[in-house]
Amino acid sequence: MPELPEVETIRRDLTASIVKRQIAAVEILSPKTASHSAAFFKRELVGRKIMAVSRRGKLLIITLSSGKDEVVNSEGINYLLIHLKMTGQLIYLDKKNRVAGGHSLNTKVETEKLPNSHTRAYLVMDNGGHLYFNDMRKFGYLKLATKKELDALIEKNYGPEPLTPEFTLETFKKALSRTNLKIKAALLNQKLIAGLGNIYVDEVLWEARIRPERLVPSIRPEELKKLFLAINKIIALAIESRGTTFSNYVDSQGRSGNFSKFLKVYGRGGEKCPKCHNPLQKTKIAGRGTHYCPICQK
DNA sequence: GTGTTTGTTATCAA
DNA sequence: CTTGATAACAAACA
Repeated sequence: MPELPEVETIRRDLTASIVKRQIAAVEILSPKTASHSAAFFKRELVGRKIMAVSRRGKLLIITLSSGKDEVVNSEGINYLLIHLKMTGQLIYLDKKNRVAGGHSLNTKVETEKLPNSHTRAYLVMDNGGHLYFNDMRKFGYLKLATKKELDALIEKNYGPEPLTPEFTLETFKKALSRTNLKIKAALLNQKLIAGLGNIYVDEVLWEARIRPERLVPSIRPEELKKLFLAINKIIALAIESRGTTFSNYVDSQGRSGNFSKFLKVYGRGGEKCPKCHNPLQKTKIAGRGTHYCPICQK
């Protein structure tokens, strides 16, 4: 389940591996995964350069040059947007590792067998590197977009972005000020706060000692502050650890994230709370598996 | 065959 | 009109 820290890890790695490279070929293996036809993808992408890899929430944004030159034209398709949803993976193999099968890496993916049965599309770069988009459940997508479309999409769907200057205690409080949702549902809502998913919401609420079923208006200002600090702390720590692998996530080199061993509650229903040693509960809130400590969290 | 997993959106009710 | 609750999607696993 790639959330903000996992997508950020991939973004950073891809910045090193594909920025300033030219796209030599495009293959769309699963048409449903792509916003346009395979022919349109090839026509638009082949020959362009990757200018930047950025991110908004869980959305990966690849900025394209207008042609071979390092120019971003303001008209036409300027972006390749990639959303990994639940089981999406982006695996980059340079020419050497493709031939060697990636054996030198501590990899969870059998890179010598790429593309595999879950590969939905891939890009070939001018240096022989291949970027594979794998997605077992086919929820993820590749979308070509103009600047106008991207701006509208972000405006419509994404609230403040953690770890940026816009994410202050004030903007956090403001985002939550007009909702009566349960706090778990509110934190999962990308329009209120961008980037958190089921794992980090449970972790953040445990850290802030707040029960997931609490209604947002019932949360006191000092609790909101603890929650704000918990979001910043846990997201930063998870990025440092290159994300969490619970079932499916791997980084662009096919490796697991290291934050899994720091999870306090997610996936630990029935185990002891690390703080008070009473059993952790597992329930369903907002339609999602929810893990919390009934003693520590009020 | 049944239930469970989740990011996001569609659908419906209030 | 808005807000919120829930179903649906897809595919694999226990």
